[in-house]
Amino acid sequence: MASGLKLKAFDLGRQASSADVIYGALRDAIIRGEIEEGEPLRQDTIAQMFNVSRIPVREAMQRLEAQGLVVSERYKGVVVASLSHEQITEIFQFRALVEPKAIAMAVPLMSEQSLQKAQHYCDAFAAETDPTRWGDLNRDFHTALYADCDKPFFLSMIAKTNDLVERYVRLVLYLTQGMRHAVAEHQAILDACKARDPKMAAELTREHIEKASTTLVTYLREHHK
Amino acid sequence: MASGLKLKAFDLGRQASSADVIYGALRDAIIRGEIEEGEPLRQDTIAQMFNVSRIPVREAMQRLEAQGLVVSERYKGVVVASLSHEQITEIFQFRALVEPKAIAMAVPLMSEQSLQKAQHYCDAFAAETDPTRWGDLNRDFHTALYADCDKPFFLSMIAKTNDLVERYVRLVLYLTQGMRHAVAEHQAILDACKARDPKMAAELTREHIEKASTTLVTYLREHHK
DNA sequence: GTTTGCACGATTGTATCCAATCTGCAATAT
DNA sequence: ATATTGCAGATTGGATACAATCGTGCAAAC
Repeated sequence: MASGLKLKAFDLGRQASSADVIYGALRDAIIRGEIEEGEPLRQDTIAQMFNVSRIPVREAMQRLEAQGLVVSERYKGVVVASLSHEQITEIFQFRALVEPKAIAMAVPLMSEQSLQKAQHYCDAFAAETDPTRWGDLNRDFHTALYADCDKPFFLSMIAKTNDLVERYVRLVLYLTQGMRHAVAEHQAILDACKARDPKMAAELTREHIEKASTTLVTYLREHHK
Repeated sequence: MASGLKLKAFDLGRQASSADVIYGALRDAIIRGEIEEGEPLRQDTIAQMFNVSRIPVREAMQRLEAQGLVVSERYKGVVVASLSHEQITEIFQFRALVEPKAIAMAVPLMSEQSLQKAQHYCDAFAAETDPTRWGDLNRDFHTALYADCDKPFFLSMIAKTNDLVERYVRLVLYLTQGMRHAVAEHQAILDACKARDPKMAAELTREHIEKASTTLVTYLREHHK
């Protein structure tokens, strides 16, 4: 059985349910800032958009709420979560603890291929003129640096934590020239990885995150957001 | 309006839905190890237990899956997640990073009341003869130590991370005498807090978590679990 | 003019029903 | 006898229908 059969098989039964698809779409829209914070997500509206009933929509929303991307109130509905400056600061503080650890673990394991991929994203980020792409490339870069750490749980926690603040990061990348500084910092982090220096990579990552936090909160405060 | 009104008001509209109640009940049962790992959670069975339809049950399960407490496969159902030794080790590694940070932040802010509460849980843990209560008291103790850090996000991450491994911690507290060591370590951590020594508290917490991890994985390995 | 009560539409929460899929066992073929 | 095939029951995914609640506007009462 399953003898010399050569065909591109994959785990069927891992098909996405409607709830999966809707969850992914809503999550991405929230992360990208395409939905305003505080904006309500009406079950019926979304159900009609995807041409389904409200059941899978509600299931998707339960997941979004568990991730902290939306908050819901009974009989009122769910709205996109909005974070206070304190909450944003705290989440960045968390990132500044976890991500340096991840990159330090990754450095000894990073393949040449991963380093090249990271360099590619770094260059693409620096060269990109479309501001709406900066967020994606920024995230791609960081993800590439952590990917080889061989710690799935760390990676998933980092991803979920980043999801929570990504909309704000994008906002500031878009609205300030803070992106210019990011490029140099990215290259410095990557150079430390290439030099196989975990401590340096971790320290630079921590500083990068803390600087981003300061820039972000300062900006939000000045513009009363 | 809302003048000198003195009455104990609370956010109504935060009433629990059926899905909320079922989520909480299932989560607790999983955490406490009352449901075997790998055991399927049948929608109909649970719905009948709570005398509701399957809809709120499914919503509760979506949340459990988002937290990583169960895994689901389409058209097959959800089963209680079971963690490999590698996964357990990694989660403890994560705890050993985050919880020392939390306690270090908490120490300068800890009230006398919190210290007393922690001492109370510590003593109760040491004196408890009913093994099924050890898990609760262990958790209560640690929660009390972190509570004053004034970082809600850290606390929620710590809670969720602990949820994932709690069933294993309880198992080992129950099946080994590792609990004896825990008591002394708990008192040492608490003493460092009383001495207002954040670094010491953090270091002892890290060692405590790493020791627990070793004990746990060694036990699981020896017993082929 | 301000407040109170109520009716109505909008929205969410849940039950019921049907369709899609899985699982195990019996029937069949080799 | 063994392997394959074809149901029948069990289980999940999703649509529809109904109940509970919220919010708003308007009219009546003070």
